[in-house]
Amino acid sequence: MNDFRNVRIKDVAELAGVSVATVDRVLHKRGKISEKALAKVMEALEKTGYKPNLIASTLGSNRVFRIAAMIPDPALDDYWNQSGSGILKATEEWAQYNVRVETFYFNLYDKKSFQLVAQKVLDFKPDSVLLAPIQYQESLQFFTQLKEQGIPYITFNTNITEAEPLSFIGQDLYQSGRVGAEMLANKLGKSGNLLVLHIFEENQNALHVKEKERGFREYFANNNLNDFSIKSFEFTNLNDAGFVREVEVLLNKEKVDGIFVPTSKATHLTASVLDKTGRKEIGLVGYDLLKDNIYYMYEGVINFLIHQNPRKQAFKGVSYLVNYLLFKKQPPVNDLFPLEIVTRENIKSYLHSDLS
Amino acid sequence: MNDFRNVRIKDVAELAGVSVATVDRVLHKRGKISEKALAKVMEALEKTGYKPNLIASTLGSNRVFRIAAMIPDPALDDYWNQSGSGILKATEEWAQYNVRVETFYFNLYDKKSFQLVAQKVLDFKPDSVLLAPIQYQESLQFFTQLKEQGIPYITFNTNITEAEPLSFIGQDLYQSGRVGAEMLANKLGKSGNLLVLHIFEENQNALHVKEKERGFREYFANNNLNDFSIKSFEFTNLNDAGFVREVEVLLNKEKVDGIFVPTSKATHLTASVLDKTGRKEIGLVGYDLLKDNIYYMYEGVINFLIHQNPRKQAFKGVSYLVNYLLFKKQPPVNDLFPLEIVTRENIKSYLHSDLS
DNA sequence: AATATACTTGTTTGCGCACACAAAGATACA
DNA sequence: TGTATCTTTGTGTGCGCAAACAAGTATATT
Repeated sequence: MNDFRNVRIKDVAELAGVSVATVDRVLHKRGKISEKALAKVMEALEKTGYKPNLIASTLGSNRVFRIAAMIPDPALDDYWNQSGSGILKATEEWAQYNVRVETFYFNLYDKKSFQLVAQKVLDFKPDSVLLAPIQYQESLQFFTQLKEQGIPYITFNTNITEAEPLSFIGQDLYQSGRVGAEMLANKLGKSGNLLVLHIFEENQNALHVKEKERGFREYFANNNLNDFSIKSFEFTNLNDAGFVREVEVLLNKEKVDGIFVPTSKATHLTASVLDKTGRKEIGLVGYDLLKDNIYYMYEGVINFLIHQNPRKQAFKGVSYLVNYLLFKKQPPVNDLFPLEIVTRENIKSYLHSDLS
Repeated sequence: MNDFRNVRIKDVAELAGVSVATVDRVLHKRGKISEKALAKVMEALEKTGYKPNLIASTLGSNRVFRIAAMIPDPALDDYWNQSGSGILKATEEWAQYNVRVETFYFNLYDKKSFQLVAQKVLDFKPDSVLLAPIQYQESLQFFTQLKEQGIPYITFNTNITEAEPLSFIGQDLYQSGRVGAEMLANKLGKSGNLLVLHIFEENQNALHVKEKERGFREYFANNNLNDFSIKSFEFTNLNDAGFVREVEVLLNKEKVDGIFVPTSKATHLTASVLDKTGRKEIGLVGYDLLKDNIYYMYEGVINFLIHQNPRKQAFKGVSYLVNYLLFKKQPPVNDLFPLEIVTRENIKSYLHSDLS
């Protein structure tokens, strides 16, 4: 095709023998068009390989887009703090394009809070929504409302298939459990006593964690590593201190060679116990580059961290929405991140490198 | 937040009591301006906090930017094929912004070829250049010419500090060697006989590889893992078949528990030997997700791959240049990628996930 | 004082698109 | 046959800026 100049709407219009407005109508599916004109335009579009000039497009439609991002309160968990920072980064990145992002926080453990904030989001009248749907039922209800109002939304972190979002951004939980298993098996050799530890939560996180554990267990089963024993402990309704206490008690009773902790917070809580009791020989695999986890990795208490990259998840969520709103670019239905293995030797390279 | 409309040049001009052209002259330091007008405009700029609208700016200037990308011939090595694919992706991505990327290939092993192609690049009169500076001396010479002509350039893959590029994109080689060591140590426990294998090349790659090896060795030294023996074998002037033969001979002579192969091509060549001779018990750590490497990883011959992400390196290189040219956005001086550890359990997640 | 010359400032067009607005064509109905 | 109504198509303006072009104002020269 013509390498020198990009095809413009005007060129397409001329080739099709219609006016630019008609082409515009076809492109944006607005207004009514005769069969004949439609056919001609479609053919011309095809022939020329027309690609809209996004620069001109955003300039021309002098519109401001509003995006609402809804995540758990970062103050309660460093994990969500990272998500928040990803949203912020994206906000700055897209400010040029007349995109305004408003972030709404809900209490991770409080369904009422979720509903309250969801209402606030609706009142904000966003053009689209980014959401970490931690609360299952409440989220579904919210999605219904969004659908009714024709507001597109993207979910991340927690997958709710019935949600039918524009896109889901996250990880393959099952497979991430397998990776955790692989790391421990690799370290321990042919046999060992393994523990899976976490705090039960009354929300979608429960399923989240279950999937990881399933992957973890199946790895050993599939590879005929029958000399490993795996015990799971799920503590219910515990605060951080309580969890730490229980783990301490547990480690005194059980003979343990390796521990898999499928949540980021429980990872450093568990690490603190191993550190305090000087049990560095126990292999520990956990999740995410939280400040405390990084510390314990440098200390040699945590052996492997699986990086879920919450910052990037949120960043991409916003970016996908912007691209969808501005450029009509369809995001992938599922964007499953690589299962990044972080160790003492490569952790710095992860901390330095930014998003992207 | 700022609900008001953004400040335009026109607004600044009105406030300063001059025409838009005068403001434009101040902003771009072009043409001559009276002291008085300058002062007024500066004050108005200050007061309004004017920020140029880059979207409108690029549209208005309607300039076509030309980027030259210079990499080794992809036909000779699958690694560079991936770089090429990254460039292609970026080319498509930025086509609508009036950016034209022309890719130039040189022969990895031929200095004359490099110089020839470098001249071609200069003749192309690019606005900026992306380059993998494999040939040390020749590259420096080329950079001097680029500097003389005021053409900004970004390097990737191979770092030449004296090059003083706008940005370097790649990995921390030393640290990547350490990661390789960590993986092997983790697998083998407290002792073992280790090999480092590669083909000597008469270019900057030689240093490249040396850095990795240095990291590899220092890991064991720093961690007092003195029961590991490490032997290096660097084959000179060998083709692929020759390398395979040498490795075969070597493995018959030596008692080997683990092998570190610091280049992507030598990785699958070595793997082919282990596969053929049924030596799967030997731990193998290599580089990159080349087709052959992926195969041998699934086969269980390769245990760990360190992902250098050549595709993403090239993609980002072009993207940085575009942002610099179009939006005056300064790229980071060093963009060192995470040292990604790929195993049988997470390799799929890397293959699925695209750039980003 | 008239004209040339440098210096400074202002006006206008177009980039490619979105969208409001206007016009033309088709159909129905009296 | 004329008018109302609906359907389809076309024209024009503005988004914010870059840059070509035009014009104005001092200063020097004859």
